[in-house]
Amino acid sequence: MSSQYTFTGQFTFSIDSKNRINIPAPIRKQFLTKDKKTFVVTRGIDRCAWIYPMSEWNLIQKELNQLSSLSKTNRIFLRNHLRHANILKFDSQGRFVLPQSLIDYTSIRKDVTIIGVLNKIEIWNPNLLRKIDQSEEIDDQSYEQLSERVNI
Amino acid sequence: MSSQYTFTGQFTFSIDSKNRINIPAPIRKQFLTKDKKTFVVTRGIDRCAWIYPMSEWNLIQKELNQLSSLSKTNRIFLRNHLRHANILKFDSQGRFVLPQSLIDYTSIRKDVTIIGVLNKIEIWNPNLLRKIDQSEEIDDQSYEQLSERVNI
DNA sequence: TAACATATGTGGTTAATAGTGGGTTAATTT
DNA sequence: AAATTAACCCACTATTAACCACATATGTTA
Repeated sequence: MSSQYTFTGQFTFSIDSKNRINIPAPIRKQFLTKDKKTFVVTRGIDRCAWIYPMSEWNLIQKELNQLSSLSKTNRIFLRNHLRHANILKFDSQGRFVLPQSLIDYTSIRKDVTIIGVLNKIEIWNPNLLRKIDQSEEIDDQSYEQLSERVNI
Repeated sequence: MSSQYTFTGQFTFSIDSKNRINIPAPIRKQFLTKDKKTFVVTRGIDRCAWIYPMSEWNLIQKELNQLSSLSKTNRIFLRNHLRHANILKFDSQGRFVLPQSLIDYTSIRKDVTIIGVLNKIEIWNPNLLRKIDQSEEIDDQSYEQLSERVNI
């Protein structure tokens, strides 16, 4: 079963003294009622945090369930992805508190950039995102490979 | 029949003078009423202790029953996992006492890190977990292999 | 275009919960 | 019987989550 979400857009907000971050209204509005404002934040690759609406996360969990912990690679992978995953809800104002471990990981300080990436939302330190944007370009060969899988 | 539990998150607490360890509230809340606060602690692979809610343990036992003791690996595996398995309950404050044999095995002293890993909970000496985290990285090839099974 | 209404981002306060410590009695074990 | 262990209870404190409040921005209507 495929994703029901298609988040887009970029927003920059501030994180307050209680580590609360506001979910941009356009993104918040997309949350399906069945997810009841519940979502999962976890470590992303590239020093950002990933947010999945609960129903999306459930799909991922199903796949993770197939991996046996007797395999070493699986064990490490499962541990490191699951232990940083926090199930959260956003409050009546549409905010959530970012766990300290993820603040450290993303080195978020005062400002936060939130971007929609299809079925997930990414939370960034604005400076880091800018840096990555400049340094990491996709070479032609990789684009060729992508072209075989994605018809854009 | 597949798992009914999906534990996540990481928590660091202290173990008290009576060897009691607090189960983090988010994890505790997930315990189904049918399990009545009952669970099994046993040796994990990698110098940690594994906790399974009782109903999960029953599922595992069924699988273990499939393993013939004619195989040496099976024999050792079964022995080590079963003889260190203790059936426990947590008290009215949500704590349990970690058996001495597992304290020794995990070399837990003052602090404990508890992490949720899908159908089980892992109990760690924080320093050991940190060490593993740094030393055992997943190489690119393994990630590629995983990517074919898990769409994250 | 001005006035009004609604929505959105941000800040602080209070009330509930969670983690921790210890004590008392009951049950085992030695 | 003494000693150790387990179950149960009570209590303190720090953290967290629910609640209220407000200003700016956005949109709508007269």
